[in-house]
Amino acid sequence: MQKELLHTSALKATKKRELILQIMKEESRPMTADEIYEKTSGLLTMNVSTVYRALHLMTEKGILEKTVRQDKKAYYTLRRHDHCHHLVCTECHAVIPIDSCPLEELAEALEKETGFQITGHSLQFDGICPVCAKKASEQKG
Amino acid sequence: MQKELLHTSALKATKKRELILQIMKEESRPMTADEIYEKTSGLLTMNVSTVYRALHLMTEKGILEKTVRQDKKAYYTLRRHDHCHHLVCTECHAVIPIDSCPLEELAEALEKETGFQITGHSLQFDGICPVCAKKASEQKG
DNA sequence: TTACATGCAAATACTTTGCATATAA
DNA sequence: TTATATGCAAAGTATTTGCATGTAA
Repeated sequence: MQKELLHTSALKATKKRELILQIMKEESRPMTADEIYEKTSGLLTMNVSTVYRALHLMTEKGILEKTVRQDKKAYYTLRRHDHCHHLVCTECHAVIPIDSCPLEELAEALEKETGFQITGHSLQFDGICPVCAKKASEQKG
Repeated sequence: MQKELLHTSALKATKKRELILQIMKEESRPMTADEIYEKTSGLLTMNVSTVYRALHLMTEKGILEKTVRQDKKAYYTLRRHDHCHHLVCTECHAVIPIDSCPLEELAEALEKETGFQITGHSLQFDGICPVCAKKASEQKG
């Protein structure tokens, strides 16, 4: 339950925060502050800054994971133990989760090699999904 | 020479563009528009928007490579055939290039699996470099 | 000469922040 | 009751753009 999740992190369990978490759980994909904000409309009235503040705090507490993509927007996901990366269509922005992550291994090697204490990594593949590729070829011919 | 590089890409070889390329060659590390702009001061007077426009055009022509990092800034590097990724200190922003890239292989597998036509990927490791780690522990006691 | 480059200021887009008010604990 | 959450408007930051002028080819 969302309420417990918030309390455990010493955050007050407000209806707005619970709704944000519920939306993120239902969508279960990386979302921007604005996407979440849009989804709240009709359910609860809240200001965008409330969404931003909630996301920031929850990220700080480790409830969420934040990643900045090449479009310069911050994407948030519920933090899971089995973290994964994404394949993103540059046309329609479709997102496909990638289960395999070959980077933990590389990270360890790098720590030994450089003396860095590695705290995280970001990875994203960009490409064109089959649907958009088809559309593009139809337009040409 | 920078002049040829620009001409080959059908860009006029202005002194400002040549200077930008020269700076990037000398620094040979990923730089933001603003960092480049700072480096030009004293050498040539130019507006920040000139830097932004030059970087944008040169990226479009394939002379540069652009990557958006977690700090939401765009970093540019001279494009090389042997592309590589970076390990970045979250404290002092030191950058260590990583030679190995395990992703081409994964990208191919993903193309087969998802039907995406993969056009690129971005990868960055974040961590704390030995120098900053030492400073931090000294401050504690 | 002429298409392209540049300066300048204003506009954008996403995000953060100060302050007064409201609410969970 | 009291620390924390929220709304609102204003500010911040990186970047883009329109238009008049300047310059490489």
